[in-house]
Amino acid sequence: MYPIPNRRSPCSIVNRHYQPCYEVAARYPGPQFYTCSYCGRFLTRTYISESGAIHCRTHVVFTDGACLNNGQANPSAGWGIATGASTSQCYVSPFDCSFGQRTNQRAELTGAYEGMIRGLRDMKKSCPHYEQLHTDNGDRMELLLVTDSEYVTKAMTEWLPKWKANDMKTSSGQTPANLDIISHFDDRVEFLKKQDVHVGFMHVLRHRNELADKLAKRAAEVDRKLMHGVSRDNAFDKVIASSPDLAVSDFTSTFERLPNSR
Amino acid sequence: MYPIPNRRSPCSIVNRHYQPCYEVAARYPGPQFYTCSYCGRFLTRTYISESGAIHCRTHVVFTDGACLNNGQANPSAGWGIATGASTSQCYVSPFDCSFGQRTNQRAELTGAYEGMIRGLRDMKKSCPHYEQLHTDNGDRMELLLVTDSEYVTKAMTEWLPKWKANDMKTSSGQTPANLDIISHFDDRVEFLKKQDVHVGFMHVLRHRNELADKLAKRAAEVDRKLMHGVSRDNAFDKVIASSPDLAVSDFTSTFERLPNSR
RNA sequence: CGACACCGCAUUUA
DNA sequence: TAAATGCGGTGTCG
Repeated sequence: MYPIPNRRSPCSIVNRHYQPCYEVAARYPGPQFYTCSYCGRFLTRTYISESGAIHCRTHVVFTDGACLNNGQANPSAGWGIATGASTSQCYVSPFDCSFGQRTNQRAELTGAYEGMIRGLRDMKKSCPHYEQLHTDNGDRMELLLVTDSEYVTKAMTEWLPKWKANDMKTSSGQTPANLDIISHFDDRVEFLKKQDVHVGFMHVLRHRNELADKLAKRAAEVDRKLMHGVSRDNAFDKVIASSPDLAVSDFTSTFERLPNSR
Repeated sequence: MYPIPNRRSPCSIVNRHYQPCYEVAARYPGPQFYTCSYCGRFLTRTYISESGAIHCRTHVVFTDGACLNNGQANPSAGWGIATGASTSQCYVSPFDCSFGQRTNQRAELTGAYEGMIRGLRDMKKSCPHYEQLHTDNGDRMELLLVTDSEYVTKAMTEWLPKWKANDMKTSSGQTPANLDIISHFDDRVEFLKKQDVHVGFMHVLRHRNELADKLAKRAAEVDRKLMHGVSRDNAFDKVIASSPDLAVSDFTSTFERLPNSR
């Protein structure tokens, strides 16, 4: 499918997929998620150097979307992401109406997109342990977006290339849904790649994504309150009270300039 | 397409199609399905007599087939039919391997066929209301097979006559699929017609065939269990538990003598 | 190309 | 229990 890296390959994201180092995978089966004990950021064990030391370079962001009353009347939606273990590394946001229709899929896509934007911002902060960035391979940066949505992962890695080669039609001849978000997302990933920032996607089952799941649900509840006319401050009250240093993303400003959003 | 009956025609099945009485159709738009409040059998409002009374004579059987993993490895299939509203008027059966390849189309065809066989049996029972058969036109009997499979309906009414006139080839020159079932089915319909038992076909969309749909799905699940080596009693357990008086047809014995079955 | 089925997967909910 | 959001496929015919 995608090239098998060298045993000590310093790269773990290849063609938008996470490709663990051969030696690390042999020692630690399963997803190679790792929490930096100094800064709390989520990382992967990327490779093992000659000395035997584990080098962590790929940053991980857990992302999720939620949509209360999905498919019914009066849906409300939001997303939650976690770049690290502390609440200041968690972000929640309800949807803005400018995103158009609220559905679970649009919430999931937006969650992953915002995970990329804010994850990139966080990974540029230095860690007190290393007193440098967690990247130890020059300017190259790697960001792994974890989601429990197969839809997001496959859309961004498998389906969109096929749709492009098929006159932007799905296998059943329909125009793919949510192309506004997906295309914008795709453009951004390509743009970052040119700057040596490599974004990958990984699908996990829901119970492996608990933190982001809870954050997203809170965000959707805030959205519901806002739609019921509750003032913004009051709507966010419970979220802030339960996690005082939670980074509440007021609205997803990054996305407000999304063209053709509807 | 097919002849328009007299306004008070006592016949509603013409040339394998259901042809509602003009006056009934004017009064009750849509499919003329009707549940006898005494025996629970499904009927159609066939015609309105001089006195204004609605006469119900055509018996209706809802039929469906299901095939889990259709077109994939390890398919399992079954059919479900309903001649009336009570569970004792519902039948389910998993497929026997003697039916050859398990596909959705073979399941649909077999469901319709078995609907004819068992529907005919049930319609010969008297109704406590009429204290006679629901047929009030001498020996003539009418049985309408309802299916959500356009394939079944068209094969039995449109396509087979064309294939016969075309050296048993489809319009693309191929030999039609599932001819073993279709020909046997056709023979049976013709045979019954000579005994003044008229069988018709009606296509409805899937959501109008919910009962048979669920029965067929259960049957396919039983088939899956049997193929996984579950004992027959255990395989049927859940089906029987949820509907104690459900008429479980062990295997479709009517069909076992089907020639060239494969 | 169209139509009707039959599914499979993951998620979001009520 | 049951429904919606979305994708992928096969079975079949015209």
